[in-house]
Amino acid sequence: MPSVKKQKHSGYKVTVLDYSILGLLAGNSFTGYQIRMIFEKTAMGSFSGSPGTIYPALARLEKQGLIGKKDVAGKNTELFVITRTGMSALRTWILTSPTRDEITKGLDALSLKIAFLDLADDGKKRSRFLIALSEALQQYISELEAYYKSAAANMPKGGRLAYEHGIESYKLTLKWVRKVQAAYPTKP
Amino acid sequence: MPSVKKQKHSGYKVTVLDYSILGLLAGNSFTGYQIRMIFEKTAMGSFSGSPGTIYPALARLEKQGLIGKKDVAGKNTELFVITRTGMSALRTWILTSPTRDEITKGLDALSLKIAFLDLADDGKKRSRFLIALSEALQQYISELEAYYKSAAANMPKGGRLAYEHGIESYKLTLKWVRKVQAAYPTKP
DNA sequence: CCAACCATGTAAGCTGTTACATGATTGA
DNA sequence: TCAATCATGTAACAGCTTACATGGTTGG
Repeated sequence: MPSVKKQKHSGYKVTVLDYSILGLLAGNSFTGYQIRMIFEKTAMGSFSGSPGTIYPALARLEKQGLIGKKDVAGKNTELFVITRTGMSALRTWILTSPTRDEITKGLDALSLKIAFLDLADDGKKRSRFLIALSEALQQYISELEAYYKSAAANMPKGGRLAYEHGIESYKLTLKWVRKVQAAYPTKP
Repeated sequence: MPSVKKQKHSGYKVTVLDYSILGLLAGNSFTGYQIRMIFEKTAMGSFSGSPGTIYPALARLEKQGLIGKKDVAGKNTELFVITRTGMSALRTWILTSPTRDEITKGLDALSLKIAFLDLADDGKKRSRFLIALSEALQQYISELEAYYKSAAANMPKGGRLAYEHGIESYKLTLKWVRKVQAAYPTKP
């Protein structure tokens, strides 16, 4: 097992929710309320969109300099805008090789990265990321299958069915990643 | 939208992690350490298996009377065993109609319910649960498709691909639930 | 005998959630 | 004018994670 980076509280950690917000702001400027409504009405990343979720996240992002506020003439509301730092942090995150956790604990983070993939315009890094992703998926599927083979006999019927479905889901995701690869070819 | 039960802290809430542990103990008795290892080595429900996760959960469950401790002769370890109350709480949970959250925010809880489905031996309730589940999935898929139709035009390519994959995943799950239904027929 | 594993726990921290507030603006 | 919606926040809380501790047991 490779050593995992362990750090207690090195200042700040940008969460998946934070990156979701950054990704939204990468395409447009929004008020906090508008962002809330997007999360509430469209099941974005499965976060709640309640004020207690969104506003603290916005405050976190602003403190880190990843987003800023902009007054809008006439209106007395403020728009949140992504900063250059924020944009580059987002791009870096999108193209960072998937972690073990991103593969094993739900694929939300990965879906999000791909949803925002157009923001990362470096074709080379992009295809490197996609290759790493499909390899990681393949490997994990092998692990799941190996375990299933060894343990299925002692599982109840429901357990087997659930496990099989887990494997099938990952296979579907792998097929999808290959489709994404085809949709973002490296320029020759 | 139907009203959602809102309660702040009515004593205790049994979490998905708690039910995972209950489900394990429904089939066997384990020491805390053994349970930890199961979570660590088999990605059960994607929880961590570290002591800080498992032991507090075991303490919670014991305080609620859902599990108990049993000395084992000779050895100086203690085994955790599920109580009658715990067993019935688990059965009730397994057969409770899926909530909106269980459908929208990851399908982990639902997979778990099906993994433990054999413990709920009431065939009638079981098929009622599975019917409710497939209907809820169908409905959610329709919602996703309707939204996609209206919003796809304004999405970047990656966004479309990610959203499509979300829908496909739910469709796969629905197909799976139908398979489960076939595997647990109501006795005529 | 010493390392590896078995075994159990606690402390601190962060994130996200719910619920509670408060006010401005708009439209019917 | 009065309700709905826009808009922003805070307080309390639960649950999971990481990291820190501490010992007993077993095998090479």
